[in-house]
Amino acid sequence: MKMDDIAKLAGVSKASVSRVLNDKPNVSKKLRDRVEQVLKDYDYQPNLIAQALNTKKSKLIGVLLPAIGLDLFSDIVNGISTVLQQHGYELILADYSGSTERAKKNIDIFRSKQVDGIIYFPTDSSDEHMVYINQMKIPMVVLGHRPPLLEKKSVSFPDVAATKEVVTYFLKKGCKKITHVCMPKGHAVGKLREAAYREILAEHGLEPRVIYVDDISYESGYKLGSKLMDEEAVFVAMDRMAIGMMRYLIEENRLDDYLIAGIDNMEVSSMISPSLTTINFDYYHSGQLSGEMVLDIINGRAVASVVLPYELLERESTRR
Amino acid sequence: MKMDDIAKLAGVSKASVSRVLNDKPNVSKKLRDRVEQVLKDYDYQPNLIAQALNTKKSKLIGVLLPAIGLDLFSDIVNGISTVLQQHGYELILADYSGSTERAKKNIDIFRSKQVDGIIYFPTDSSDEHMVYINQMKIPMVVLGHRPPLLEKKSVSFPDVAATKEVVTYFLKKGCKKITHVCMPKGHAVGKLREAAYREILAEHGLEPRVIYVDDISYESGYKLGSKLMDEEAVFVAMDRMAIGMMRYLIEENRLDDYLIAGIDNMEVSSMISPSLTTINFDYYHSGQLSGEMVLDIINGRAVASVVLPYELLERESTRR
DNA sequence: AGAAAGATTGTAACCGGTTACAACATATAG
DNA sequence: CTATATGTTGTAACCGGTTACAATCTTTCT
Repeated sequence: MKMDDIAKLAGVSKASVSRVLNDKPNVSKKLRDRVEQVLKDYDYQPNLIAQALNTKKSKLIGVLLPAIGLDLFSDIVNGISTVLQQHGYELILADYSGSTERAKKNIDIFRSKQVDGIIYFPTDSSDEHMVYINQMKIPMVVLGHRPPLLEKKSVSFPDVAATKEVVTYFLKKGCKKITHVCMPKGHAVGKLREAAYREILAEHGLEPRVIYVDDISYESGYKLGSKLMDEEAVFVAMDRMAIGMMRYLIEENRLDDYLIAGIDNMEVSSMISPSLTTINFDYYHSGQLSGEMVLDIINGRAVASVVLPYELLERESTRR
Repeated sequence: MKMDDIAKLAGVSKASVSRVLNDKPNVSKKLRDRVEQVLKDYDYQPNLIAQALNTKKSKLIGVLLPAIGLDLFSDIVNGISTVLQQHGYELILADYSGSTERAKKNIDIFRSKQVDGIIYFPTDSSDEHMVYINQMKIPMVVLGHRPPLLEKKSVSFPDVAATKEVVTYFLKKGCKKITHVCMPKGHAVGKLREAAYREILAEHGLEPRVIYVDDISYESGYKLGSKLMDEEAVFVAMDRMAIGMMRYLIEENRLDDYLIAGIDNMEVSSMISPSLTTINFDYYHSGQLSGEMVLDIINGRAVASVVLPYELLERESTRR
C-alpha cells in the first residue's frame, strides 16, 4: 500500500495525501477527512526509506560501542534508547570489539545508512584518531572520554577524580601498600585511571604496583588474585574484575587480608558478600545525556560538555 | 559526493558506476579501472537509503526486546549483532518495556523503516497476540517462546524441562518443602516455569508454595527474602532475584537454612559466594541462532525451530 | 458583476541510487 | 567484406515519498 494507492482511493493527488500526513496548512477539511478515512481503512504506513531519501533525515542514530553484552554498555544503550524513542528516533547498534579499524568501518557504514547522528564510545582517544573523527561532517557525541578536540560534544566520567578519591580513601585508612589492577592496555579509560593512581601515590611518596589484566572478564580478575602479595589494599579498575578477584581470595581464604575497592558500581556489586566498595558512575544517565546531546546537535542547539558526578560507595569489602 | 558526481569525474554514465560498484558482468576493464580510481580518490560511500529504496532491501533487522539493560538481553543482542555484522546487516534495537501495545507500535515502526526482518522476544505469547504477529508478511523470528502458530520460526529455551530438573534435584536431595519465587505475572516464561514447578510437585504429592515478585530486580529478590519461612529449598525463577535473596539471607545469617537455586546462569553467578546453583541457558548462542534464522527466512531457505540445550550447574548454594 | 487576493489542489521535478532497454562497438562467421 | 552475434555503454524510467510552482476555485472588495 503506497501513497499513490491511497491517493487514488481517496480520489485526490499524491501531494494532497502527503499534506494530510504531514499536517500541512491549507488543506480543506473535506479533503482531509476523506483522506484520513482511507488512511485509517487501509492502515497505511508510510515508507520511511522513501521519506528519508528526500528529507535527508533518516531518524536513525548510530551507536558505536567497544562491546555489547557488558552491563555497563547495556545500561548506556538503555539510556540512549529511552531518550531517542521519546523523540521518534531509532538506534542502530554496532560494536567494534576494541579495534579502531573496525570502529572506522562501522562509522562509514553508519554514514552510508545516512544516520542523523552518531554516539561513539571510543577506547582509543589518541589525538590522531580524534582528528579523524572530528573531520567528519556528522553530528557526533563522544561518550566516556573528553578529548580536547571534541571536548564540547562529550559526555564523560571523572575517572581521575574518582580514582583519586578511592586511593585517598585507602590512604586515610592508613594503607601504605596499595596495588592497582589495571584494565588491558589500549583502553583509554584504563590509562587515565592508572595515571591518576600513580600520581596520587607519588604525591605520598609511595611505590606503585600495577597488575595488568588481559581482558575485562570476571575470570581475568579471578586469575590475578594469585598475583597479590603482601599488599593491604587493592584498587581494581572495574567492578567485574574486583568481583572475580574477591572470589579467588574467598576460595583461598585470604580475603580478610585485603581491602578491595572497584570502580563502576555494577548493580550486583551491592548484592555480593562482602559487598564491594566502589565508585558509582551513572551509566544509564550518561546514555540519556548523550542521546539528548546528539539530538541537540542535530537540531542546531548549543551543547556543552558534561562530566557526570561520581560517588564513593563505602561498603563491606573495605571494612575490617 | 553522489554517484552522478563520480560518473562525471570518470567521464562515464551513472549506470556504469553502479555496475562497477555492484560487480556486474560486462564492464570493460578500462572503464572499471577508471571508475574505481575515482571512487578511491574521492572515498565515495553509496547512499544506502537510496539503494534500499529500489532494491527494497534495507539490510536492517529490527530487534525488539522487553527491556534492554538486563544482562540476559545484552547477551542476546551481542549474539545477534555478531551474526548480522558478518552478513552485512545492521540491527535496529528497541524495547517495549513489557507492554504489548508498545511492542505492536515498535513493530509498525520497524516495518515503516523497511527492516528486512524482525527478531521479537515477546513476553506475551497468547494466541491472540501470536495470531496478530503471524499475519504480518515480514520475516520474523520469535525468541524465548515456542508458540504453536510460529513454532517453526522460534528459538526457545527448555524452561519446563529445566525447571523440572532443578526441582527434581531438590527432591533427590530429600527436600520436601520447596518454594518457588516466580517472575511477575504477565511474563510468559515465568508462567511456564511456575506451571512446571507445580506439576512436578503435584507428581510427588507435595504442596507448592509460590512467592511472586513485583519486578525482576535484585532488590525485589532481596525484599522477598523475609517471606521465606520454614522451607528447605528455594527455586528462584531468575538468577538475579536469587542473588538478591541470598544477600538478604546472608545479612540475616539464615543462608545456611536454605538450599537455593536459580535459573539463567548469569556470568556473575559463579563468582558470588556461595556460588549459585543454576541452569545454564546460552543466551548469546540464542542470539546467534535467531540472527541466522532470520537471515535464512529472508533468503528463502528452510528453517527449523530450535530449542536450546540446558545444563544444571551444581554449585555451592545447594551444598550443605 | 468583475478584478484581485487568498485558499486549495494538482503537476511534475527531485532525492540517489538500480536496471530494462536501446544504441553503439567489437568480435566471429559465412 | 558483409551479416550476425556478443560485449559494452548510455538513456530513461522507476523505487515512494516531498515540495516548488502552476492551475483552479473561493472570497472579498470595489
